[in-house]
Amino acid sequence: MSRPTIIDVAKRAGVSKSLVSLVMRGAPNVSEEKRQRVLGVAADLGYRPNAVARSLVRQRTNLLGVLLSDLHNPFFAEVIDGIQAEAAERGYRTIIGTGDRVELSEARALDTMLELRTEGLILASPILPMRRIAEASREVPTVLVARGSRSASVDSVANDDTAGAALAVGHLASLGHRRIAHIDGGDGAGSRERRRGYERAMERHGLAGEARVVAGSYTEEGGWKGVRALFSRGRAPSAVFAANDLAAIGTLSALAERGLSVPEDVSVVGYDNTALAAAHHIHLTTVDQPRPEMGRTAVRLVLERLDGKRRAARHLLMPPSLVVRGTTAPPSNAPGKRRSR
Amino acid sequence: MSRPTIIDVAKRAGVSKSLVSLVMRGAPNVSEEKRQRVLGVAADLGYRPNAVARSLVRQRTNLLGVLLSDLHNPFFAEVIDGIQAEAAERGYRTIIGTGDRVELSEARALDTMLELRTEGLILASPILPMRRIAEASREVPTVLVARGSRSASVDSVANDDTAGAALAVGHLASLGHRRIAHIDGGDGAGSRERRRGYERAMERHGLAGEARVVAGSYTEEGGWKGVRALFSRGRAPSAVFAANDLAAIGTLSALAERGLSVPEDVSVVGYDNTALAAAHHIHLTTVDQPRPEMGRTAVRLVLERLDGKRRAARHLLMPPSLVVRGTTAPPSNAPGKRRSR
DNA sequence: GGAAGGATGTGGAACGTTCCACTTTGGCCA
DNA sequence: TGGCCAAAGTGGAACGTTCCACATCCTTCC
Repeated sequence: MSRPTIIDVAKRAGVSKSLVSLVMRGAPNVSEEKRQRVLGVAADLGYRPNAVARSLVRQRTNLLGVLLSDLHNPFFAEVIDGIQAEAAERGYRTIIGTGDRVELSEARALDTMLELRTEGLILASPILPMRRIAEASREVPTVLVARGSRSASVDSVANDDTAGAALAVGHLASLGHRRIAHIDGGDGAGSRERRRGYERAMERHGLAGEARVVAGSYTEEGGWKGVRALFSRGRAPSAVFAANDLAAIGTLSALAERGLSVPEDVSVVGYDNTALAAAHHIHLTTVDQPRPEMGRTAVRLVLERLDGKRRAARHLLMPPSLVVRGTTAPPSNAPGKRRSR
Repeated sequence: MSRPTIIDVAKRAGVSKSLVSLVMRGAPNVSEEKRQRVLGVAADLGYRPNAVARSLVRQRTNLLGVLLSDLHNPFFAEVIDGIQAEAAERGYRTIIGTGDRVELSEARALDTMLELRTEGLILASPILPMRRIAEASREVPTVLVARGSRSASVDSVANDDTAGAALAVGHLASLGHRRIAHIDGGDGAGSRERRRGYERAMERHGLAGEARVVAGSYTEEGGWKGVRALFSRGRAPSAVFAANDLAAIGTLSALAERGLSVPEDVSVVGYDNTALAAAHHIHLTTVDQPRPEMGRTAVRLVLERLDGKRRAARHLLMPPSLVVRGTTAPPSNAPGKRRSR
């Protein structure tokens, strides 16, 4: 009644279990006749190799664990595309776990992966404390995606938020904007770097005097409140760089409520290039992160350590790129002219 | 250099491996003194139970496999929330695999789960042919989510698309609309049922003569083209029921391009209640599926079979609900009056 | 005082593979 | 003919657990 094993196949085919093992793994030096016989019996019996037993004896699972902080965030889907593609090419299988933004369940998921003896771990912006992550990295090569790290034992690959912010500011400045404001991302990941990148880019463009940052968050509401703060006092900006796409959408809503049209009255730039940003209806100019490439890179980092090629930690920053869509245009008072510093 | 085993712990603590095993599993009838000693040594050594070995001897893994056709579709994230919650409550762990809409990689992911000896399988609208799914179901209890099935061996839980469509039509009819058109979902999952539900609801409301279906798809473009077909010939509808949210957003774009405002000139209803629909900027009236509940139900169906409580297949249909937002209003010519049949 | 029995602890078999060392077979060449 | 070697196939140990049957010790009770 229970699943057939390699021994059942061997008995039925009249050969040794070793030979069945060889056939199942496609080894050479097996006569064509026996190969066919074994394969036939295996199919008849519905035999399926037991990865559990195999992993135990081989002392390796060929499994990479991917821990996602949040399945709801479409950002990670594309990272995983890259992870899976690269892993498949290198002969590894992937399993995904998630903690849904709850530290306890994230820890549980991590334990599951570790107990299943995944050979490497890719953590996509986990909320777990660094201490736990460092602990895991002692058991198995671990890389952090989209969460910075200075750890000596945990690699990381993130997008260069500073450069991305500079891209946004550069685009707006070259359209002729001077009063470019920033609605920041609060304590969200990368938020500090984006703000810093904004400030430095403003300086580089000779617009330090025009720089203005208001508090926000990585949510629609954050963008919405940011607009309220920006337009209720002081001189209104002609362009807004929001901390991410969600905040940018909140910005769009708030601007519409105030009767300001985009991009005629105000230009808006987001960050992340989510599907939301790409929707026709929104058509948001935004900064894109090379997500699949980040995923591929994460796998490469894990495998470098697995192959024993490296011991020192690496912290990679991928270059973001600008995606120009319909929410940016020259300011109404200064059409299209480029203003360099 | 390699990972410590139960035997290393036993030696160091001066007890038998059996006792270590008992301690690790929190068994009673272990003296407090030895328990502490074993726990201490285990912590010192960084011992972590090997789920691979445990699974092999226990002949069970306590693992449920979830196969996702498409990580990019946020629909599934909430289904998984429900799956994970229910699984955790029942003492099961979950691993997620995905095929990213490619049959071959979906098959690979399925094989991985089966070889890892997951005890049950939840397939979220897989693209795999039914034959392969039925095969899998012979090895392990299998349930299909958001994909219908009449199979005798595979359970399924889906949303009642017919009822959902009726909800949409009922809402529009009660607002006073008569010329309610439907942009359908082509060959997408559930599309036929939604169309059928639309047609029957129109009949029930005495609007059979006004019913009009145009070909579309589950994409923005599908909705966009649908509007072109609807408004280029024949009498223009006062309300559109799009096959899903994406198509509804395409509909909104196309209507805006034609200078028609929503909901003043035309009402629009979508299906799925995605995050996109909820975004302030879009604020789409739509039909919601009880996603987390679908996930929980899927787990229950798997466990029923696992516990040997059931052999016959069950095919469940969950009731959808209407989410009224800003894209629907009474038609301009017939304000608010309810027209029953 | 001794039997009964509960509490605590132990050794070995088993789970389903892989891998290593070994055997058998047969072909080829001097 | 005999010796060698490659090709094909085999048996058993090992992987790290759990579980079962059993052993030992201590308390309790008649």
